[in-house]
Amino acid sequence: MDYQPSQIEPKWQDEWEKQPTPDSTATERPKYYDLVMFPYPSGNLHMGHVRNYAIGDVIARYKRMQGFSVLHPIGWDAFGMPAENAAIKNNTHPKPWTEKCIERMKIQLKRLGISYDWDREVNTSSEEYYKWTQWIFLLMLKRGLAYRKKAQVNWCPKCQTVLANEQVVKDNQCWRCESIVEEKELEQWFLKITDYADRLLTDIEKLSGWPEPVKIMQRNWIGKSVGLEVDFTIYSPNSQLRTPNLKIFTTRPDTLFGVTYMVLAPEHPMAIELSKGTPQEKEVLAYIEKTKKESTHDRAISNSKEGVFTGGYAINPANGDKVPIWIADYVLMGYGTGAVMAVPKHDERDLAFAQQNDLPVSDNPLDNNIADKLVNSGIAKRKTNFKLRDWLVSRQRYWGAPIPIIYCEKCGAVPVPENDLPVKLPMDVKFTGEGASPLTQSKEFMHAVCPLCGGVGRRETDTLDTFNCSSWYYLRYSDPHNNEKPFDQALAKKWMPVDQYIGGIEHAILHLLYSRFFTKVLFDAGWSPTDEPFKNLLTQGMVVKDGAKMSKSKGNVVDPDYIIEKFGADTARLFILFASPPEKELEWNDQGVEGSYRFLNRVWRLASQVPSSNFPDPSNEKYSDQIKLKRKLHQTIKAVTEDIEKFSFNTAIARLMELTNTFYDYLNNNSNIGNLSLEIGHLLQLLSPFAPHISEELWHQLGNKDSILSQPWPKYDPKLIVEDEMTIAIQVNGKLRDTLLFSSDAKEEEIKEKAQKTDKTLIFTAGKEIVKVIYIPKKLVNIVIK
RNA sequence: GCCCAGGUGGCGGAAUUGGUAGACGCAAGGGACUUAAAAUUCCUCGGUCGCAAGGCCAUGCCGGUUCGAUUCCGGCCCUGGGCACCA
Repeated sequence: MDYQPSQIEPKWQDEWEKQPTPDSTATERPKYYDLVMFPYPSGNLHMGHVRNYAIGDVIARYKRMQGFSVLHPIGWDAFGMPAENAAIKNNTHPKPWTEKCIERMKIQLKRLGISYDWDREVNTSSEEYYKWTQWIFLLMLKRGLAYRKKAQVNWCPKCQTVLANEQVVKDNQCWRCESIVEEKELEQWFLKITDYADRLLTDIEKLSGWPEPVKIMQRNWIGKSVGLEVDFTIYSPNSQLRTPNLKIFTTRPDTLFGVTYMVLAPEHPMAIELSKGTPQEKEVLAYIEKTKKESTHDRAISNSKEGVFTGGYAINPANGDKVPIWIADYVLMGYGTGAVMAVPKHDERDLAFAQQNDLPVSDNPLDNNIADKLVNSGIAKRKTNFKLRDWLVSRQRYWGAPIPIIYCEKCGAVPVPENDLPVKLPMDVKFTGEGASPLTQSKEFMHAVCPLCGGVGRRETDTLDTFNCSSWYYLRYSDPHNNEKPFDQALAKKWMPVDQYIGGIEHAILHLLYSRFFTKVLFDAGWSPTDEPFKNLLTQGMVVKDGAKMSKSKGNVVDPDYIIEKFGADTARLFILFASPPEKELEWNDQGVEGSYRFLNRVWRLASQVPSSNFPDPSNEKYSDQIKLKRKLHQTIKAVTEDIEKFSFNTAIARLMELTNTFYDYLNNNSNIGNLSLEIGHLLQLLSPFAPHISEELWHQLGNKDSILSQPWPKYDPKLIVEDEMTIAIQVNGKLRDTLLFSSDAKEEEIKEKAQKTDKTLIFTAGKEIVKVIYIPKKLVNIVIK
């Protein structure tokens, strides 16, 4: 019978569904929480998903065979813009659209043979789920971590909503639609992630199982600077200043003696005051007007060192020097105090500014004691600043969890009582794409009673950023159907933290930082058993074709369904795991897919054609071949196990190919081959995490009754992997000149001696003095000559 | 500009703590089988010189350490990613 994936794959998928693995319900085994980033239900699985889930499934299946009780769940990050846009486009509602997409993708996932625990499936857009997303928001509010403020915010004109700082990606673009982000002043809800800045930073140290680049990115994003806030006394012609002092922040108080001028951000409240009544007043006002028209982003990238003198001066508390105060747009109002002391000698930007505006550069030496002096005399205080900003979570969109707040004329912003959760999304809404958020159309939704005074209230019409939903889903998986609380603490304690998290690098900051924040808040509130959610993190690389990320617009998309139909899920999975190490970019190659298919065919023929005659007599001349085959098998068990442990799936598969080749060599060279079903069974076990269907099928063809999934992971016999011969490289002055074969127990003296006497080495050593002979056990001899 | 990651055959990629560079696969070329093709199978496959044995060169470039460097150190070049005047 030929290898026909289209026959055997559905068969085993049905079979596995009928007999679910003991998995997450098996309490007597050690736990292992294997998590892949849940997908947005766009309706179509793409190769990036396949890669993500194939990796997750290898780990799940491997860990199960190793005896772990594995939690391997899946769900849907189902709120968000695309569903709403589709609703507008098709004149429908996001809910049915999303449900349809989920159904489609579920079928695709099952076709891939990924072993999920479907009983734990979650959907963030379901009322049962978003009830708790809202509950967590109220918890934040209770703990003083949610607040409303008017601020300059990022506005995406296409998505018609505000964005968090983390969602504005390179070149000032919206993370989702790539539109250029605008600035708007709006009153919005924020989560006080800055309260956790220090812990989010220091706890990065605990994340020994995270890739270094992700940790560095998070560190930089949090951006901690330790320094001093120093008061400079102001000397100005304007006698009616509201404060006599100018506060600046510096990380380099030791350079205080080198200060030659000061700079304020144009938005600094002192800027206009200082120039009042001076000849510079007009110029200052003009400059402020000019910078108002520029966006923060343009200011940041312009690198311009333009500025104007305010007419005011400051007295340097370190040495009494009187230095001019300027304004310039390279100083940002949003960081520190919006004012800086300028030390051209020690700061590139200050130097560039000084040169452009003819300001002096001072040679005064550094002073390491000045900080202490100023702090002790009350002129300065120690200060730590962060780049991290609070998380703006309001979204002016329909398809998200409504922010559970009611506005009352008398009582202000009042939280919806817990018993009234969830605040449900209304269904009497039309999706036209016109006007404000669709939620404002629903009378039923808008109308609310103030929970405090019973008066007429108005509901908050913004919804929560969908990153709120995905910031705690891994906790929900531990207890996905609980209607009394977000999850049971004991169950969370059983499963958390996630032992292995797998997903794309694009979430290095966004989702991974928000999730860490949520976990810490829930930990502080006594809910989460851990203060870090993900013990180990694997960031998988992108799937590209012809050097570009697969996308419809580029026309280089390969449809997983097509590959599954043509070659089977096993081939798709195997190729994706074999073509590249998981953290690297993967170049799609149609011919490479065929290569993986060929390999599975070779395994198929090997296992389905193996005769089961008796073992040959030990005296048989080919007995040594059998020893070699066994040795190769055990070496492969060892190597594949070690490779999977370090996620080197590509080399693990290479080892399986080598083993298969060794089987064929053996078959070709021996007429009396003996019974190999045990050995081939081991090969199938090793292959099963990567290509589960074919392994299961052939396993049964070999006469096994139980599922291959229930088999323990093969163990190697240390005695069997030992080679009886070794090839020793012979070098002269580090250059390879010859190789010699020795029995494994050959003594160093014998090896060194023989190495010096081979025909080839003699050619190179003739007439030269041998200085020394170096022997590296089991590897090489290097003869050093002069 | 700063911070990461990475540069190995025609391609994807392998190489324990420094120890035979190129595992495994793809592509390519040649042979077998076949009426033919597909499938399968066998051989060759970094460059260069050589009839051959073999030599020389080769892991982005230039140096260094070492008996020995893809691996360690210093300096450059290039590619990808992140941050973007954070005082």
